[in-house]
Amino acid sequence: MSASLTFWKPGTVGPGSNLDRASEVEGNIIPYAPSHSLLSTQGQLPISKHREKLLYCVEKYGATIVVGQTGCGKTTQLPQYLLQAGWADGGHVIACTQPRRIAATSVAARVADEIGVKLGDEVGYTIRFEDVSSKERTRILYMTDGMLFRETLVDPLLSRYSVIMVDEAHERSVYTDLLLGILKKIRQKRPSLRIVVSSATLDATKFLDYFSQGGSEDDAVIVSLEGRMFPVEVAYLKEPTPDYVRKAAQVVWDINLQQNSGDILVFLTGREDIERCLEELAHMLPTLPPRSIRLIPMPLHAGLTTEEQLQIFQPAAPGTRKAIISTNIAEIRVYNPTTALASLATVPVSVASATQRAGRAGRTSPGICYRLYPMSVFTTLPPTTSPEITRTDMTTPILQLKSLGIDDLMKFDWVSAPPAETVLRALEGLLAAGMIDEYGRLTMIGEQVSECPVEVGIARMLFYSKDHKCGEEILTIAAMTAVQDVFVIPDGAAGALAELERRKFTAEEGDHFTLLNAYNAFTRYGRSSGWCKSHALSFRAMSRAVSIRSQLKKYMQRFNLPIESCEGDSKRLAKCLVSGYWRNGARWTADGTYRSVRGNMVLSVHPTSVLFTRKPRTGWVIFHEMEETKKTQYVDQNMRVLTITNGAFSG
DNA sequence: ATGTCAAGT
Repeated sequence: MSASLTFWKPGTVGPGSNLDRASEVEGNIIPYAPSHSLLSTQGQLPISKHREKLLYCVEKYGATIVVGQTGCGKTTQLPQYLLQAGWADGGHVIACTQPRRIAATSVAARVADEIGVKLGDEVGYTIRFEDVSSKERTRILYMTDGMLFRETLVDPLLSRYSVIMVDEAHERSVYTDLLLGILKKIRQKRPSLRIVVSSATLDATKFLDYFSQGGSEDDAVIVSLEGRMFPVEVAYLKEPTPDYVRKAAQVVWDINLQQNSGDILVFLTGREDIERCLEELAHMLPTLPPRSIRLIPMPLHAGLTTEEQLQIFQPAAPGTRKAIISTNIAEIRVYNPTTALASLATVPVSVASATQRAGRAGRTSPGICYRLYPMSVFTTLPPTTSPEITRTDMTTPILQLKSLGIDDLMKFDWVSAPPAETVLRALEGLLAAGMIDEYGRLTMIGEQVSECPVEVGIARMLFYSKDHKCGEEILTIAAMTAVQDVFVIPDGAAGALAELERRKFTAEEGDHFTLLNAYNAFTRYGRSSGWCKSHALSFRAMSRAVSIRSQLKKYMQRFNLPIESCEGDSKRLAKCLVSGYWRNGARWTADGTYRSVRGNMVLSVHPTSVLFTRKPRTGWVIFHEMEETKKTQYVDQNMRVLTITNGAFSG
């Protein structure tokens, strides 16, 4: 059924003119997969053929590694098979963890629907701030992996679970890795626990080796489910492109002109590229020939509201075609343990995720994948993306591991170990903060802080608010620092107006006080979204801050920390802030930059900080975080940009 | 005189 693909003949306008085909095909033009198949998990479920094999393996092996494409049905079906096979008998629970909240909730809803039960009864989900499950009735529980990891602090053997399925393990999020490490340990003490590790890529042997190591032959097995259902043709550029965003727009345009049906899904590295790609397409749209399919470009990234994100699932109207311009994780956070500096780096896609993405075009019909680089580049790509645990700050996770009784971190059986320097840096920080003693043992405050779902410094600040009698305000500041993008400042003329609104909250003392003002005003004016809109605030961010604040308040009450107001005494508040940020001090210099107290690094204030246009009265500031940015139009390349607040280093 | 962003508790 395939095709001579006329648009690829030399000399024609379009992707064909500069594309190399990976495979020759014959017949008519291959139709594109409709968008629901690109983005959702509907369609046939090849997993059903493997039902008996899977159940046999879970029964016999401690860890079953399941390899199958996203959408093959493992996430929704396997827990149901386990339920039918009796794994939830005797009050036991089958857990399925996801790296993202949206996945945990949407999958739970679908499975409840399939079984025909009310969500929250036999089938439920648990994510932060939302527990839609029943302690007595829930048999299949979907949850974020971070949530289950946290549960180990309360129940170290996770005794209510009979089977734990760690889904999307190939993504290697920090919590997935930590959870796998803990699960292996739990199995030594509780061999009846069964582990299912689900991976969409072939690097699953890594998990097999991990769970086989140090055990008997019955410890781990791989079950491979059927691969992609329809052929996906892969096309490459003949020459590398100097501007891949523009190229992406051109290819989208050419596909629209030359293909009769189906939607288009594009992966770019970040929000900025998405905006630019949409602009390019907007310029081209008026030149669309009459009677051709109407192209509807749609952005997709985490900065959108949930409603906006859900819109992409709506089928395109007749005569139209969606082009979804989406982010991926090509832009990853890297962390330098020597300088404790995090920055965002654009890295090449890995072979594993490029393969997985191509598979998305073949869910319900044959499809085509256009790679915007030459085939020769593909062979040089790294096989997989490095696990997050190898490139992130580990202070909080290590405190949590300590709390679980895992003291010797060098000997901990990591799936992938964090760099030794990262571990040392974390231990050093915990020691300085008084969370561990010189022997590496948890202190009393360390034990309590390990339970708090905020960064160590922020938690420390909450505990010290008792001494400064300002728990009320510190609670708010702690919650506000945990949400991002509080102020909404658009580009252009609207931005200038928004800037004026923001100034109404601005406090001379710095960003933390400004955030406090914004929060207090938000609650004073009835927590309305309309009020936020007219005051340049994000209603979503503010509402989240309210949730986080009430959660943190419960922790403070549990630890008998008083929630008193400082009654407008900003000095007291500033002193308390320093107790959390005492390691993040910087000194003003005459050229307008700062020098960090630790490391004497050159720092610049981020333009979103209220201190961007101010000189600190005392010459000293504390700051929330420092991060290396891409924009280096500063005096020299070593300049750091940071979010900063004027603290109380007056001394 | 100027602006990083995938995800989680």
